[in-house]
Amino acid sequence: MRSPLGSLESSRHNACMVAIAKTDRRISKTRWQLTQAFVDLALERDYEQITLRDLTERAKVGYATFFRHYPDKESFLNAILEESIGILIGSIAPLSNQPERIIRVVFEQLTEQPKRYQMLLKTRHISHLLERVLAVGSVLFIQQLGPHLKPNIPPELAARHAIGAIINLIEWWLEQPTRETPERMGELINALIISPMQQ
Amino acid sequence: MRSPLGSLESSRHNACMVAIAKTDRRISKTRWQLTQAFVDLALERDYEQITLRDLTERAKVGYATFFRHYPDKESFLNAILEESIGILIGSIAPLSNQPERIIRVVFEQLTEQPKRYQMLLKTRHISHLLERVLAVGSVLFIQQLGPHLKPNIPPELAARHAIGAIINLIEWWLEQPTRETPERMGELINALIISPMQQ
DNA sequence: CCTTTATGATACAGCGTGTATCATAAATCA
DNA sequence: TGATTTATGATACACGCTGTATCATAAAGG
Repeated sequence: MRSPLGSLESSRHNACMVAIAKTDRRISKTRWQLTQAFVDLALERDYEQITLRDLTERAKVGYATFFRHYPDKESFLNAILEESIGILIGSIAPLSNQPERIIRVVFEQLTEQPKRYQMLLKTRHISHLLERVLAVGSVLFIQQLGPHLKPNIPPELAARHAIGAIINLIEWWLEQPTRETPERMGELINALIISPMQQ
Repeated sequence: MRSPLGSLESSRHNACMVAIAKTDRRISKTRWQLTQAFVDLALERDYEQITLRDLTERAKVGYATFFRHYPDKESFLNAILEESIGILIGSIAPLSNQPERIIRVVFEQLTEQPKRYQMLLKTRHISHLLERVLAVGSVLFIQQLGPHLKPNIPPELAARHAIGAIINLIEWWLEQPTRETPERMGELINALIISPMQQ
């Protein structure tokens, strides 16, 4: 009764908008409302300016209810990040042998929930997004491009530069009122970031 | 007596470690202590976890004294950013006709106060560092490189990519225990970022 | 329909913020 | 150096937010 589910599990839920079957519908609804409200608030003001009172009011949820799902604001943000990364990993996992398609699929995912990803990028230092994406992406990156890197570029630098620069371009892309197509972004990323480090 | 100097002026002070002659030495000392304490704290923990009580205690300054200099924590961070940007602008201004030397001089400046710049990079979303650097740098960038850009790359995208990617590399570089030389970083930035967008 | 469980509302302690005040110490200036 | 000005330290205070606890209620699942 205190907590609907252990807080350690909070990152495993709602992989899609519709909850996993076994989850109480009230839980899914509450978390969905909190998430949507947080995305909206995070795009309106800075992270520190969002109080949990604002959040729960906007989400039309009781104040105490928040703490039944997440221990604090930062854990909440982290749960959203982990969920989103899980979705991205799931969408690119089947493409590990077709690296040139990964970028396009990622941008297609971004298109489905642009505001959520804008929020994650805006709060990247609180959620430690870069570190998290590096942990997932640098292995993949070095596997695919390590053997083809120019010899005088250290692989860790290359991975950091590539992933950081791609995240920057994503942030820019999400801000544009009229966005380039995923295919075009793939070309730009290849021309500006990937090719220059290949020999 | 309430405030040593109007809060609007707080961004114009201590352009160097030694205060401008007319400034009361106590003011310089207090601000210097606060800044050093904040740099240390910001590298130890996340920005939100730094309370002004921590800060003033670490700085060995009375709690209320902080508010005589800055209205709040964010304004304080912003004053440090503006001061630092002022120093950087001052050091590269005489080189506007030698763009290839700008990168090297910037890295030499970073070397003088690495922890301060690490702090600014770690708190970039709170201080809006990227937007601030873009405001200063994109004009310079487009002046220098605009005419030589590949035709299919929008100049705003180019500026955003270049400056964002350079900031990423600076962040990486500052984290390294043994750092590449400024000259080498200039070469890397040219090879990885600048050249690929030139025609 | 009955049992289980998530929710809403409310009260509460603890803590950090920002302001106000006063005596003191240290600066400037003559 | 001495007189005046001014920044500081210490303290008290109201205010808002966090995180916890509790109880009645509503809504879910079986």
